[in-house]
This record gives sequence, C-alpha cells and structure tokens, in this order.
Amino acid sequence: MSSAHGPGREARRPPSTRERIWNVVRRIPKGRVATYGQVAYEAGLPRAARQVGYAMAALPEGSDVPWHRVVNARGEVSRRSGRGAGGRSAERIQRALLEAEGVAFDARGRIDLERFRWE
DNA sequence: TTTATGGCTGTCA
DNA sequence: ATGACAGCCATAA
Repeated sequence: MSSAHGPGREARRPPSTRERIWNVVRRIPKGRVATYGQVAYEAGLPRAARQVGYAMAALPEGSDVPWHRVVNARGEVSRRSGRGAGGRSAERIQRALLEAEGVAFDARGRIDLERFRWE
C-alpha cells in the first residue's frame, strides 16, 4: 500500500496516453472488435486514432493487451508499413486470432462492424 | 526547443 | 468501388 503522503519511491504520474489506450483495448471483449478511432475516443483522445496504431506497435511482447481486436474504420486488418520485425506476418496473425474468436471475414477480408463492433 | 514519422480517418475526384 | 490529400497528435531523435 502506498504511503499517505509524498511521492515515495515510485512517482505517481498521470497515466500516459499509451496506458490509457492499452487500458481501453483491454476492455474489448473476446469475439468483438473496435476501430482505432473508437479506441481513441474511448480513451479520451477523439482525434488520436493514429496514436492508437502507434501504441499497438509499441506494445511489449508478453502484454495482455488484445491488440488484434483493433481494426481500421473499414473493418479490416490494417496494413503495416510492410517492413520491420514481424512485419506483415502480424497481419496474418491478427486475422487468425480474430477468426479463432469467432469473428468472421468476408471475401474481401472485411469484418461486418455492425455485427462485431464492440458496444 | 523543433522535426519527422506513423498498424488512422474523413473528404473529394 | 478506388486513390490521393490533408488533418490529426503522441513519440522519438
């Protein structure tokens, strides 16, 4: 438990933007998806959809954040820059994880947001 | 401090 | 339907 006064060893800082974003993503139930813009909005950063993508890319490996449940506004898995570690294999993985949760993709690789959107 | 960069998103042709 | 552009704003350098 924390001391009653003073910063103590760990300085209590307001939650960073990333943490707030991760926090929201953690709330997305299994079998559901949310868009980047939606997550940003829920996190209190209405126009920061891009930062959500950035925050996802910055996730540590063993995190419990279900990053795969975040898709773009068209209801599809966003394309990565095409490079970097993992790179596009992450796209496949994301889709596989979603399908494993029961999220359906149509022939064009899109998800029906009316049906699977969180909330 | 300033600049550059993006797992985005509307809007318009 | 697709493709180009311009806003958007936190991080990293």
